[in-house]
Amino acid sequence: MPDRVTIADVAREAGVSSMTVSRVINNKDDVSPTTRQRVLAVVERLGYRPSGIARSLATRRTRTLGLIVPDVANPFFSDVVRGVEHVAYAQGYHVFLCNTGENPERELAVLQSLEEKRVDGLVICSSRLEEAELQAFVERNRFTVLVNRRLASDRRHSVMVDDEGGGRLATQHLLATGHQAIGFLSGPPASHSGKSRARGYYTALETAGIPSNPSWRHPCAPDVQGGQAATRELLSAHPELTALFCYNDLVAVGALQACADLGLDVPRDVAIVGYDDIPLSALVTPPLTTCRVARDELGGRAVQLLLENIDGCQSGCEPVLLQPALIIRASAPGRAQEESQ
Amino acid sequence: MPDRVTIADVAREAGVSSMTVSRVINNKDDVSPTTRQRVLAVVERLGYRPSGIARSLATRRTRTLGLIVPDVANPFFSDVVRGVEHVAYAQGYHVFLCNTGENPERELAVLQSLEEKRVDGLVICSSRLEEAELQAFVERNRFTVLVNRRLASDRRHSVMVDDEGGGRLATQHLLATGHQAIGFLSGPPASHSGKSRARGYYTALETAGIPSNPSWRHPCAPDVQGGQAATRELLSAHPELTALFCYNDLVAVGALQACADLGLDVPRDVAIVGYDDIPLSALVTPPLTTCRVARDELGGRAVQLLLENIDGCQSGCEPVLLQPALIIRASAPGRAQEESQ
DNA sequence: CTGTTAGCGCATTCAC
DNA sequence: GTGAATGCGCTAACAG
Repeated sequence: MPDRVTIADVAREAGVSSMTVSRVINNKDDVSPTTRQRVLAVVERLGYRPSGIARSLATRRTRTLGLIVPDVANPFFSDVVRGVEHVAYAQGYHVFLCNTGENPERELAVLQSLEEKRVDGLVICSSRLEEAELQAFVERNRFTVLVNRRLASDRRHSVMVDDEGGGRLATQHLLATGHQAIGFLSGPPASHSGKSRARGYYTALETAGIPSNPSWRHPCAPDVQGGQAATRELLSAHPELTALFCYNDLVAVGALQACADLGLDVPRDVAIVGYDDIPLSALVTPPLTTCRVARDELGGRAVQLLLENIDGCQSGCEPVLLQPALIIRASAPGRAQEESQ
Repeated sequence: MPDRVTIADVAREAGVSSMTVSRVINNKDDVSPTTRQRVLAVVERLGYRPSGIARSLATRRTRTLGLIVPDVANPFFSDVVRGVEHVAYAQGYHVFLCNTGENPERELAVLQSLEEKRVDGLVICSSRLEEAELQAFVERNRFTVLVNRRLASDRRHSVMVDDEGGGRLATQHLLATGHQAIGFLSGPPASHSGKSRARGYYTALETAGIPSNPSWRHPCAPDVQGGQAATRELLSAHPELTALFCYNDLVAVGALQACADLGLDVPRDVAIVGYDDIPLSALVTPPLTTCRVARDELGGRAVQLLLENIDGCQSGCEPVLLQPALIIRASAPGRAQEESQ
């Protein structure tokens, strides 16, 4: 492969200094139109592509962001990733995508490697790191935005879903449609969003004057199998339950399957509410009632906040709290649908 | 933010030259154990992180790959992305993720920007570029691997699914279970994999001695709505059809819904076969018979091939052709299941 | 085993 | 408007 053409090659061919070429490719306005045209022609003819590496070394900016997610193949995060990439690209940034597989050690390793890549900023989704570790990192590198996680010391750099509100919304819907014994499949014990949703769940019960039973809450892996297993256990231990609020839609699908296995009709015997509104939830039978989270927006807003921070944070720079919306489908119908059955 | 600590800082503190520090952090073996320990201690104390940018400029390698997909949020590609990231990371590479939204202009722009990032190699999935454009790029930059696309001039740099084989497999299954009038929802007209599957479909019909009817093939958008709309049109125009082979699982789900709308039972009135075996396909009602494609592996193999190319391509460097596997579920049951109904 | 010299390809800061 | 000198932080190729 022949050596890449450099700014010096272009300069020589165009009969100018490399400084002038630099001005042209950076769209500085203090270059005469004729010179500019001449340089541009040579750039075109030689197929010159400025080296982002050399530029970054000189300017100390890479126009590169890091994005850390537990798993891109999880439909929740793949949407977040899309939102991040979209906004970043529109602003001229590229993004390094890193999976952690929910593994804190890997997350730490990734953080370090991204530091070496000299990314201008970082979006970390659902970090599994300890508060102290995360805090230490954020302090060393101010340009970090957390998605679905916040630091006690600093909430300015977070983009969150109001999971407590979502938990309340879901639970209130079940209460309003006549349920009293409502189970909660709460997801991974370490999950911060799971804890928030639990708060919403308990708050709703309390407000309604329903005594909450701690053993109605059951943790589970955040996937279909997890939901299926947990539902089987929870329902056999607590046959009094008439409704389940699930950590996410995959768990809810698992619950659906477990109910089918147990010969229970959804929603007649057990009503089910999911969380996230991934595409799947409208397509299973029955379609899932769920809390819709704007995942693209979550990613997009995270990048916006990040870039505001990077660019000086004059205005805005406010933390973001997105509200989930209740989407009512057949797995936990509203009053009207219920009557029409 | 204080200035980052550089190799010179470490060298000064450790009382050695920066060359020695360089050797230590690169694990060269010609450094005395004592010196190494001393340097390492300083590195640790100062929290030194070598600049990948400066390294890249000096070594002309970035240990960075570009990955271009139409859409990360598409479950097919999100799995491919995971496979790519996993293998790349294991080999010490980072990956820039870029979405094109199926837009060729954007794809071209992304290609250029990735060139400026000086990525060591590129994985391009389902490129929508013209043969000539793609070829020109590949020639300029040898380190490119195509997923699900190949160049007439050069098949060595492709990782493909045997879509013709998959189309044959699916169609043969339907033929073997008694269907003769089999429709084909063929996806986007421009799709290369759609064309390959069509070849398999026609081959299977021909081999079975069934006259194929060109109007049984109907293009569609590669998503649920596309499948739904196309099914409605195709089945109303051709009520003689007793089976549908679908471009992918999302299209098949759309077909499922259209059948439900039309009051047709699946599989009794119409049997349906999808493609890809995304997680969704096992969860809809009825579960989909489909051709499973190992998507993680597709991504992983692409990176392997790419790195083999980069590292000199002594051995191996063979093109890859992955075989899909027929997964039989209720939407198009096999003989045994059919009888037991 | 360790240090010196040079340069990777650009942009910044000054001159002119 | 344009150019020359200098440095970004690191490693390659030598020399010792």
